[in-house]
Amino acid sequence: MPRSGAEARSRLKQAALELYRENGFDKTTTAEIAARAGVTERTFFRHFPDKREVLFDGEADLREDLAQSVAEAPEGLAPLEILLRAFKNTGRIMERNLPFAEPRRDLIAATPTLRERNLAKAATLAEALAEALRERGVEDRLARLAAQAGWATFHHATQAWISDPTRSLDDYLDEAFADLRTLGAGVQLGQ
Amino acid sequence: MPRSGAEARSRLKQAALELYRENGFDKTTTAEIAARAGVTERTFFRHFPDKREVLFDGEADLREDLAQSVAEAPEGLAPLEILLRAFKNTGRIMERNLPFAEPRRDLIAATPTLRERNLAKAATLAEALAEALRERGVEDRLARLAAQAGWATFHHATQAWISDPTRSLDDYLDEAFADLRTLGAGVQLGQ
DNA sequence: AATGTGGTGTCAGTCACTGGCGCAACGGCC
DNA sequence: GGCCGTTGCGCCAGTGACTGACACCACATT
Repeated sequence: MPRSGAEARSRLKQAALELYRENGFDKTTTAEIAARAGVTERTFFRHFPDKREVLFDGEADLREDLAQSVAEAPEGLAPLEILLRAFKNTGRIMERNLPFAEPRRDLIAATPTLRERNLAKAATLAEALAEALRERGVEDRLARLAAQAGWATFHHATQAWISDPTRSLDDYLDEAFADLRTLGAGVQLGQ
Repeated sequence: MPRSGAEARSRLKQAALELYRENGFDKTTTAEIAARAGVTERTFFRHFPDKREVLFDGEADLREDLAQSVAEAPEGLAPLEILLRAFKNTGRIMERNLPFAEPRRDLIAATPTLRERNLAKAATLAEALAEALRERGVEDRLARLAAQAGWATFHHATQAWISDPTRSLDDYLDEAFADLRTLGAGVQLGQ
């Protein structure tokens, strides 16, 4: 039916999200998704390695985008400032598929197995950020810590933004990172 | 065959770990595990909700133990000091099953799906720690940050200890937390 | 026209996991 | 002693995620 393959892939994503929302993730079969997309179940698995991955399709692109942003940041910035810049840059990508983001977020929050996958993606993403920081000369453990804390903060900001997109994502990012900095002071014990 | 149920459960854990090591996680079936343990496949699933969970059996106990340790810590300590104390306390539990820990660690590192589950466990554990800190009056986001950083540090220490158990776990913990404190200074940008 | 390539349909198969039923071993309780 | 509720288990039948192999068709290259 479709010629390019990209069309089928896109229809599969659409159909999957719809069905997951209508009936829940566990109660929708891959056969149903394929049927709604007008292809065979086998074709579904040619495009996505498993049932969950449909919801995490952009992740690899996002990761590369962020890593490149970190690499291209100007000299002399502190690690967290570098990350904040990178997040603001690639935030534009997210703004394009906001309508996709909200149901996706709720779905992940409601489905344990999707939360697991989400955590895994977050981990590889943080690892990529840490690697990018390391290549700029940031010391290993500092890079890891900054990447983890930075990603967690980014995640927090995007979640808030998805819930109330009237304010800009950049606003949420600035706010969240400001919080992170003041928290950084408190972490220094022993006080 | 067994009367108590606890025996079968224990044999299942043993058999699973052995087979996972011998043939890899993906290439061992639940039927094989059950057979080696002298029970039916069905019984395997009566004891464990899925194939992965066999390797994470102690986690709930560990979580409750840690939460209680946090709750019982003396007044006037900084969050990370509370956590360090808690980790040292429940570290005794780990010292009991060191021989179980090393193959388990390698297996998880080598198997993506087990890494996912491991991350999920870490997340719920960190969440439990954060909740325990909150109940002591620690502010919400500080509690979350401390719990995440603290758990990551604990994890790091245990991994190192498993690799070289000649030094005590407490030593590794002291060292790792000292690093975390000095890093805490660096996180405070913007320098 | 011949040839190659990428996306797909079809079919058969494995394996994780679930529900339901019946049985047998225990532990109280009279 | 006999009665009975509970618990752990075997057995069977079924669903659904995922895989490998093969054939087909549309399209581009030459």
